[in-house]
Amino acid sequence: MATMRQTELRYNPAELDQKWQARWEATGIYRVRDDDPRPKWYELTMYPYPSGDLHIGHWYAMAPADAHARFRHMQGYNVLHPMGFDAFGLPAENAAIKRGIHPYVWTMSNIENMRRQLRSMGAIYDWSREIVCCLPEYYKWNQWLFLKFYQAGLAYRALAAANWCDSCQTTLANEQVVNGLCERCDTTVYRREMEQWFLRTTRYADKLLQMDEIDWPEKIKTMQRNWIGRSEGVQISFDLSHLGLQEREIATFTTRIDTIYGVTLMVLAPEHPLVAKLTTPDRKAEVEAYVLQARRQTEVERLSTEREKTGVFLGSYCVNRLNGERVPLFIADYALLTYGTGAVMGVPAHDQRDYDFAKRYGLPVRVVVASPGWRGEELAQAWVGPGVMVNSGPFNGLPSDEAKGRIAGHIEGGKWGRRTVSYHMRDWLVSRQRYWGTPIPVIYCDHCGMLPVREEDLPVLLPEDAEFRPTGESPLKLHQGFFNTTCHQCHGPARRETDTLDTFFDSSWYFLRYASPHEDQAPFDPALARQWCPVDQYTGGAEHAVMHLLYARFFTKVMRDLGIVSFGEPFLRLYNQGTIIAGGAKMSKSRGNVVAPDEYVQALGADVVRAYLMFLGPWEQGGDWSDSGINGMARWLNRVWELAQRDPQELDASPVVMGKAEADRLRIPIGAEHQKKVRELQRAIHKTVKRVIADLDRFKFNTALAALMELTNAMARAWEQGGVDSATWREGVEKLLLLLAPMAPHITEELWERTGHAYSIHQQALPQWDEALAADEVITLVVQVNGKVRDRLQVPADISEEEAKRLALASPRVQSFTQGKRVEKLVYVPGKLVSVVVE
RNA sequence: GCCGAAGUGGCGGAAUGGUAGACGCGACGGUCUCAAAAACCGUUGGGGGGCAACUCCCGUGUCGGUUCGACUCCGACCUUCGGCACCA
Repeated sequence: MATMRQTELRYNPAELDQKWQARWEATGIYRVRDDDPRPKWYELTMYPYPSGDLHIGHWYAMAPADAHARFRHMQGYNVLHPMGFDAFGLPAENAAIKRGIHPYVWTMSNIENMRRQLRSMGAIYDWSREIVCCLPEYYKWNQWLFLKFYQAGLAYRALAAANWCDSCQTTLANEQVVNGLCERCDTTVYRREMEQWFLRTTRYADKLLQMDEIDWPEKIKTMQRNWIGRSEGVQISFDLSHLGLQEREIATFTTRIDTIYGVTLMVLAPEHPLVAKLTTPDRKAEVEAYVLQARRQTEVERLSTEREKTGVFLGSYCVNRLNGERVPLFIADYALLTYGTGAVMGVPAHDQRDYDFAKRYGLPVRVVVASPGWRGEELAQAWVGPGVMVNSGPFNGLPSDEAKGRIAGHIEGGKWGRRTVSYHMRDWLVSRQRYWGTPIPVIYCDHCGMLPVREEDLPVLLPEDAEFRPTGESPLKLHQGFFNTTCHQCHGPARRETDTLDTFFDSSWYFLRYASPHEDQAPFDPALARQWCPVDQYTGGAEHAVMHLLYARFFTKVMRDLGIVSFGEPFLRLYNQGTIIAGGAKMSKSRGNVVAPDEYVQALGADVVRAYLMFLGPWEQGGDWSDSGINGMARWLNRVWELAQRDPQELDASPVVMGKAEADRLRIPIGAEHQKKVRELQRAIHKTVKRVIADLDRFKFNTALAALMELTNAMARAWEQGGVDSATWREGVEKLLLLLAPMAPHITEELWERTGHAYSIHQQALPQWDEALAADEVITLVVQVNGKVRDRLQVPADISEEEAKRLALASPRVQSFTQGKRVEKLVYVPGKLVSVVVE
């Protein structure tokens, strides 16, 4: 940045920023009042993790969100646009391990710094509502909510193969595993059998699929739908009674019950609990080797779709009750224990995976759904489409879609299974083996067993001193003062749960806390939550589609069912901004293209940085920062500065306007020239008001700013050409400032004052536009001949169709193309064009 | 592999069936200056014709289609970016 040639501003931006930020704070104009009679508008942007430095990405997310909130404010809403910090999490603890700073100290000093940086943005945040979720006043309510979930049977502890990140030394939720790698550090994730805490998100799968109430980008809704992955099918059991085991059958789930007569193998997940019992002695060694090898595989290896289908025969069989056939039992790692029942009925003819597996192990491929052209030949690949039933006993001849229902009914009648639904989504694993999070409020008593902490004993405080060395277990386990406790039931010795909660737990309900951030009897004041919530407009990055955004919806639905809130969706509208990059590439320290906003704010002022970020391009598509580009914004605000402060009296002295005054005095018709000029400027002003309001409403900051630039260009031209009067000019300046105020709050406040208006511009209503004044009196009528533009005619806006067609055909330029040709068709679009079609 | 979004001047982008390139950056020319910076004014998609006012042709990833008219709608393909990915 130091090397850039930079615009020299006519004003001192740093001074201006400081002056107004202090004034706003002193006069409390952004203090949000609960008793304000205006309609409420809750506009929230995702709160940041306190990394310690507010980078340009934060500015890109927050400055436009602030402008939009300010816009709603000027539209007459009582706006809540709060800010806080997502303050629990690993970086703080890692800093503690690396540099010996306590996570609390590290986090709070980062927050201190970021608060200062955030203030420099000049946003309307009401800092008295700030929330910091690593403070006991906040996390106490995490614990309280956890207990509610527990009592409702929605939080449970279970032994499960959890996702383990060796670098983070903790378990992860499924959503935090991306392609088998840890979402945070890209370390390979392993499966590890552990006792873990889960929230029953699956119980809410169907409710989470209902998205009619929410106005969200289709993309995010689709991602959530895919993540939940609902599929309807049939759970059907195969008979094992001939084996003389305690288990008399084995269940499997299928969405293709129409292919049941084509089952020629059964595949179990290697971890399936029946594997040992179903393995015959002669197959034992091979089976055990395969299970061991499968367990050793990482998620990445196991997820690779290119891999050959491998498996091992268990030596035993189950029986397909529909046709009494013996079906060989296999284990194969393409069967997942966590989906359906952990067992797959293999239909090689109609499932490509089963086909590959059958080919490899020489198993029969039996067609039961005939594709349209099938003549009984062998299949080169699985046929997965619909068709006519064959080789399927009583169902032969039916279309497969119809057979599905019939067969399902038949199975239910025989009590061999039932129609059911499976989901891709799993329960949310919320326990983490780390220190810097909310302690899970549970104790283990030798005598009484596992007990939730009593509500009156909350919060379970994080001990201030702890050994942060990562061991794979929570550092809290090593802290005797924390670990050892007393059972509130039998008063005997007990141990505390030492795992802490996933930080997504915090962000799943934080939006409710802003309604009453200092409430100490409940997570939030119910009346205030009802008043402010749900969030009317949420903004943030799309990367949280299946984590934060799904969890927050889950929480809200649970809280509604528990009677804690009265609505079922946390965020009514969602808007995802894109990502800001620099020089066409993602910003990163290694590339050396990281933009530090503070330097630009210092040199050019917050307004230039804010407005430039909004001007770069459509917010949802992200933008490419350029050092020279920002100068354009500085140059323009500089022009606004100068333009707004011109003395409009000078205009009245111009000859054209003088002529008007003279004409008035002499009571003769006023100067047509003057009238025309005034009308022109008026039209520009009113068109701009209309455009900018429409654009800001839809987050189109780039075109809103472009429209304002056009207005300043028109005003500068009008001034130069003369002929407009001071009143029209003043109207232009006033409306320009009001429309610009949400985006550039400091300079507009200063100019508002300097142009003789009362404090504060941010408490004014948005300007109105007059449709009649915005309307064109003369339009450009485009004339096309055979689709090509051949002439442009200036005509009155209210021209009749006949007149327009007559003028079009009379145009010499048009005639040079229609000469001697027959006009076949004339198309007229009012206010736009005449299209002439000739042979 | 499947799903979704996008592809427009030197660059960021505008226009969602009707004047393609608004607005801005950059570049070039000029004014001011001893000079430079800043500022201001002008030009700026490509090609052809004309001394000139001007005028014609081509042009929105590629190829087709619908239409009087397509950046915009439809079909196929290419590229880029996101998301999902053995889910039975």
